[in-house]
Formats: sequence, structure tokens, C-alpha cells
Amino acid sequence: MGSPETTALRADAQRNLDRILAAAADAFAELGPDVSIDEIARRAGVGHGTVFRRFPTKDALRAAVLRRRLDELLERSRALLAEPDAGAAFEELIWVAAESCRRDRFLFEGVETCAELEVTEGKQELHETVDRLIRRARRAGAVRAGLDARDVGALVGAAIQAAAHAERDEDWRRYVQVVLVGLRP
Amino acid sequence: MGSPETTALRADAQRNLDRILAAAADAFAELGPDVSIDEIARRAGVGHGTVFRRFPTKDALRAAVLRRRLDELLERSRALLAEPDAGAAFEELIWVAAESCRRDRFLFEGVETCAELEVTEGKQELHETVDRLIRRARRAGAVRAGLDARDVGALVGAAIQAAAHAERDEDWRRYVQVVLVGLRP
DNA sequence: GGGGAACCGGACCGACCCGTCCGCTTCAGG
DNA sequence: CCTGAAGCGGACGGGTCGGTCCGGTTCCCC
Repeated sequence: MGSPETTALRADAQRNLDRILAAAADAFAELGPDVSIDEIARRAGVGHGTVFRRFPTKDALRAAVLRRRLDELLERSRALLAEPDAGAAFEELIWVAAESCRRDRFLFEGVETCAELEVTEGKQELHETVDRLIRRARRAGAVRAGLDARDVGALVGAAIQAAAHAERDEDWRRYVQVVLVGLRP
Repeated sequence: MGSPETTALRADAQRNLDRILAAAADAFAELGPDVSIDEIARRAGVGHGTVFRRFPTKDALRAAVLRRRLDELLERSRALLAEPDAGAAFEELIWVAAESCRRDRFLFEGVETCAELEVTEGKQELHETVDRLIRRARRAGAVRAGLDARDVGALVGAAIQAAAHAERDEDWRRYVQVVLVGLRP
């Protein structure tokens, strides 16, 4: 299987591509969605022309990075559907999402902002799975009514964002906790 | 009293200054803290040289706008200290802060980011008053322990930020409600 | 190992933007 | 009204950044 829809890259090109994606993920997470391509290229150890050959535009690179993150979240969310305790699964989902936003506090903003098909598709898939988790938790009486995946994502992303300027580094746990309590029936 | 520490402006200059501050407040609220000075000058109907004569730097302009907002909040917070019901005063504070962030969803971010003395001073004064409101509410059993003005500001600002990309326009009320519930003991 | 394609990277272009500067305009007091 | 000072605004400089391009290099396959 796999998806050799494009001819395989040359070995050096593939290596550079991997380094670009890794560097871009780091740079976006650390410096925000407005990092210059030059900075990313510098971190990846390539010329910025190389970046533009793989990704025709800066937004395309952002989309590729975001999609990877969304796919990770999707996989973990699907795994949580197998968890028998719906309430615990939901709580775990919150913490997983929080950890993810924690690693890249621009993740939520990026996903909401980016209009590339690649990202909106990933967001859609994730929303469907998360909605299932939420409905399950609501039926189990663990979550209040009237919330969907968008709400939960926004609130968790916001809690992390709130902690970005906090004094102590572990404040984000308290903030997520506040949201978690507020989400109960 | 008053503060004629600088010679009074000429009538036309004062009028332009007012228009610049109003246009800047709008532009920052609408387009974020990175709007160009050109855009602000255009909205104010002046050349951008005029903006730079009043405010030596873009940050100075941002600081002036932010300070005005902080002063409004400070005044309303002080008024709430006179409210006999500590719990109700606290809840009202939350909604006032939310409304303020709602009008300018970059307010919180701007206040946290801006390093101008003008702003840090205003923030300090506001924090003192809000801390008083929080302590009072906690003694009345309306708020959980371990929260200070910074936490509350961050959480409310975040909830509004979260609602920025929401589908329905009134979602922000639900989000603030979630935070409010999460803040109780 | 040799040839050709794939690939690289930095020079380059245009757009944007902050902040300065100066010739011209407008105000206000006498 | 007249004059000088205050104010105006657009041209300009310096810098950054996204995106293009091409001469030279590296890899892969035969």
C-alpha cells in the first residue's frame, strides 16, 4: 500500500524534506505562525529555495505541519473510543488535547485560521470522532449538554493560551482543570 | 488639578489626535496588534507622519490605546467594590471583563505583551483592585481558593479568544459561563 | 564510472512597513 | 490682516520577507 502517488524523492531530497518538516514544526511552535521561511530553512540547514521547492507557499508548509498534528490527535481520539468508561475517556481526551496545545500553543489558532483543504479535512475528521466521544460522555452523565467538538477544542486551546503568559509553568494544569469542572453537567 | 504638563495642542492638532486614538483603537481591535500605521492613519484621515509626531513609535500608540482601556476597567472594578454582595460583584466583574475583551479580542494579549511603563502601571493598579474583589468573593464562599487577578484575567481573555472563531456570535457567553462555573469552589 | 536528471542554495525582485525629514499649510495672537 | 510658530503629509531610506530563478552540485541507474 502506501501512497506512491508521486515519484519517490531522491535520498537527499527526502532527508531534507524530513528536516524541513521537523524544523518547521519546532519553529512554528516556538515563534508562532509568522516565523520567516529563512528561519525555518536555517534551522533545517538548507537554503530557503529548497523549502519553496517542496512547498509552493508558506501556507502550504504550515498546512503540512498542522495536518501531521491533527492526524496524531485523530489517532489518539479513535483509540479513546475503545475505552469502556465514557467519562474517563472524555477527561483523557481533554488532557491529550491540552498536552498537544501545550507543545504548540499556536496549534488551535493555526487550525482555525488555515484554509488549506488538507487542514479543513483533518479538522473535519477529528471533529467527528471527538463529537462521538462527547455524545458518549453526555449519555454517561459526565458532560453537560449543548457542547460540540468545536466548543471543547476552543475552550481547551484557550486555557492553554491563557497559561502562556502565566508566571509558573504548571499553571496550565489549573486552567485546564477549571475548564474541565465547568464542562460538567 | 488637570495635567497641563505639556503645552496645550492647537485646535486642529487636538482634533487629529482624538481621531488617531479612535482609529487606532478600532484598527487594533479589528485587525490585531500588527496593523500598519498606514492603515490607522488612513482610517483617521491623516498622513502617517502625523501619527508619528504624536507617538514616537508604534508601541507608544498601542500603549496609549491600551492604557485607556485599562483605565475604563479600573474605574468599573472600583465601583464594584461598593457592591455589598461580594459574589455578585465578582460575577459582574467577569462579565465586564468579558465584554471588554469582546470589544477588542486582542486586549488581553496586548496588555500581556506590551512592556511600556504606561501599560504595566495600569495593569498593576487593575490587578490590585481585582485581587481585592476576588479575596472578598472567596471569603463569601463564591470562588475557589488559589486564584489571583492574573488567573482570572487570563481565563476570561482566553474564553473570549476561544469564541472568536465560533460559528454563532453569542457563543462567547456560553464559554464565559463555563469558566464561571469552573471558578466556583 | 559516466551521463543525465533531480536537486540545491543563494542572488535577486517586488511588496510592505517603520520611522525620518522637510517644504508647504494652517492656526492664533497682536 | 500679518506674521511666526505649530502642524501637516508625502517622499524617502533602510530593513524584512515571500517567492522566483538559474548556474553549479549531487545522486541514481545503467
